[in-house]
Amino acid sequence: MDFNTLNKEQLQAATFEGKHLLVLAGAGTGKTRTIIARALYLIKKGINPSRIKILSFTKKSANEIASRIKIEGKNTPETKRISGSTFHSWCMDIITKYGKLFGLEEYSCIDEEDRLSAIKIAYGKVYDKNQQKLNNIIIKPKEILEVYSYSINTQQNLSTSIKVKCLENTNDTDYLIKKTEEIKEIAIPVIKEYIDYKKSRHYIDYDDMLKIVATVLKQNEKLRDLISSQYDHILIDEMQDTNPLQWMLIESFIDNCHLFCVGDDAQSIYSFRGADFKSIHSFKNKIPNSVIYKLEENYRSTQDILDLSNWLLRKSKLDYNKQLRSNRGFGEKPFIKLAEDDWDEADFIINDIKNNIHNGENYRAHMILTRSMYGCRTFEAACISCDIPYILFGGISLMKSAHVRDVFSVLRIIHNHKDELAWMRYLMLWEGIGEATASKLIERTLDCKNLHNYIDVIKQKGFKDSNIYTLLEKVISLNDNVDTIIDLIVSELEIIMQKKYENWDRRKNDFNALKLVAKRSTDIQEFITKYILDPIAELSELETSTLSNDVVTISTIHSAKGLEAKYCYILGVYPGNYPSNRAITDDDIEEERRCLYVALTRAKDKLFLMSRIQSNYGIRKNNANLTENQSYFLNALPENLVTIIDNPNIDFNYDFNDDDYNINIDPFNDFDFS
DNA sequence: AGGCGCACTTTTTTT
DNA sequence: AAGTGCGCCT
Repeated sequence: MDFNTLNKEQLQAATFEGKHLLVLAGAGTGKTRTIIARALYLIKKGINPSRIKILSFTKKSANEIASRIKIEGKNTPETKRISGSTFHSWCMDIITKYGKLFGLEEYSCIDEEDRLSAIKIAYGKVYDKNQQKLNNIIIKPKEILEVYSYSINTQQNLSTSIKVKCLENTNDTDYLIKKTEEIKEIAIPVIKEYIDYKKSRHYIDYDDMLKIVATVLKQNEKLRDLISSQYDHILIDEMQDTNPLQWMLIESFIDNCHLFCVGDDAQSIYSFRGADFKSIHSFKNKIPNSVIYKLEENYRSTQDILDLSNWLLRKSKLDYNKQLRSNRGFGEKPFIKLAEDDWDEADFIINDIKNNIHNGENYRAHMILTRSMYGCRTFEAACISCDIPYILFGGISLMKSAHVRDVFSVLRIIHNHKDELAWMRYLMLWEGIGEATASKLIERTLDCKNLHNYIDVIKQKGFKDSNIYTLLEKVISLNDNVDTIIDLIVSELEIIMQKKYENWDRRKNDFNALKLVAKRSTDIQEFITKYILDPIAELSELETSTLSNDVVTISTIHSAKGLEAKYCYILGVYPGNYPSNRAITDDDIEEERRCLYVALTRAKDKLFLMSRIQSNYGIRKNNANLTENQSYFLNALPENLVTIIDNPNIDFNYDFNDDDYNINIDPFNDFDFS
């Protein structure tokens, strides 16, 4: 990298010589570039690359930083040793290496879906079905999971989490206390049961990975020293998304390491995971010997796009103290397109894209942003029917789709025969086995020492379909590569999965991708752990290498952080989405504003906000206590900031009378065989 | 009792 | 795409 291409502020940050630094950097001001420059500067200075740790929140951005360091650093042996991790994968690395010190020797990582199943099992053990009805289900298993996870991530007690996550905004303190106690009474036994369940089955969930490492390091000075002395510099991207648990982890490193953090409070959109955008403001208090720099010049967007973005933040009650200025000057004003419905919206965008392609643009210059995955379904369908190539970020990953989990359950059983959740999934695949039968069967396997004992238990039960156990026996005896094993499992399960899934042919293709991925793992254990931790990045890496590169990007705003495109289209910009119907408190609403802000600032040249013609678009459930400014972010938008497109619709419903047309030909038989 | 198909609703965001 | 509720079948 040529350090002369950095601006003064970026260079000052990259070559910082003090102990700890926070770089407050607005959207498009070269955050990633600065981190990369910092890493290269440290290497140039002679710091051992393996003593530099780069942390981010998504593997996608962590990998991107690491790979750009390699490219910009001209692929020297030093830059190749730089690695990027997420907080979670870093903690897993530490646990893998020092498991004994953390009291963990054998364990299986479980993902979110498994965690929910485990909570449901715990719920079922504590309350039988009749009791559930009696209690009128004031908290569902999924909510218990949310509340429990929020407690861990924010380091707050259960009552506080319940108030934040389950109860509405009210000043009635008596009501709050009473309701909280009621919910707690239901939730506590379930959480206790879940913790016991995890312990006895050696399961670790996402939160445990962080919590175990963070608490042990905080509490044990010797271990803290051992691990923190392995690094000189820790570089953290997207600092505004750091939650209290992650702060606690970082704090164990501030004595022995230098922190270099980059973030933007206006782009904090992860409060549901416990991040507090205000925490970045107390950086100086929390981290002694720290300095804060600012990056303010935007290289990405035209001033027109930034004017709208700045206006959105200015309208907030909070003072973000943010005024982005472009070094590119003015271009085209952002467009607001008033569409009839989802299809009209999709039509408009696809026409615009086709038009750009016609004028020599690439598909890859276009990005579609959506608040929720579900909100882009119509657009995706339109892409398919119009032959627009696209890649979907933040969608259902390979690991999350049902048919892949089915095949995975076999691998998991082979790897760890005590993996009850995998057994449940596997057993319930077969005809005639439901939840009740599977649970009973698993109860009988309590004393089983090895996989063969398990198989014997199933044999004793005597199902009519012997494949239930012969499949497992076949897989055990096949001592081969992971991808060959997957092949066998797929062929053995094909008949049953074909019945279960309507679109089997399309789903079947996924296994080719899975096998490609599996080829890179040496054994089942590695394969499983790797993909529980990070299924998406591997798939998208695979997709970009296999498929053509020139595709339209469709992404949730949360997955779009750090991405940019020449043409950006934001789907469904109307109340219900912005702000989301689920946002209740003032803080929620503010986060929704930041979410839209992140979306606006992705665009380089042309920005389209897809709104609706009707004024009564999505009706808010909790409209009552919202101000006009909160209920719809584009209220009172100054006309001169945007161009409104409201093109006439073509009316296909012209009148006609059946009788006027006398059609006597059978079009199906109108074929010339001669 | 347990399994299963059918119609129905509901769907934030991520490691 | 997945969860829920309901009724029917074994």
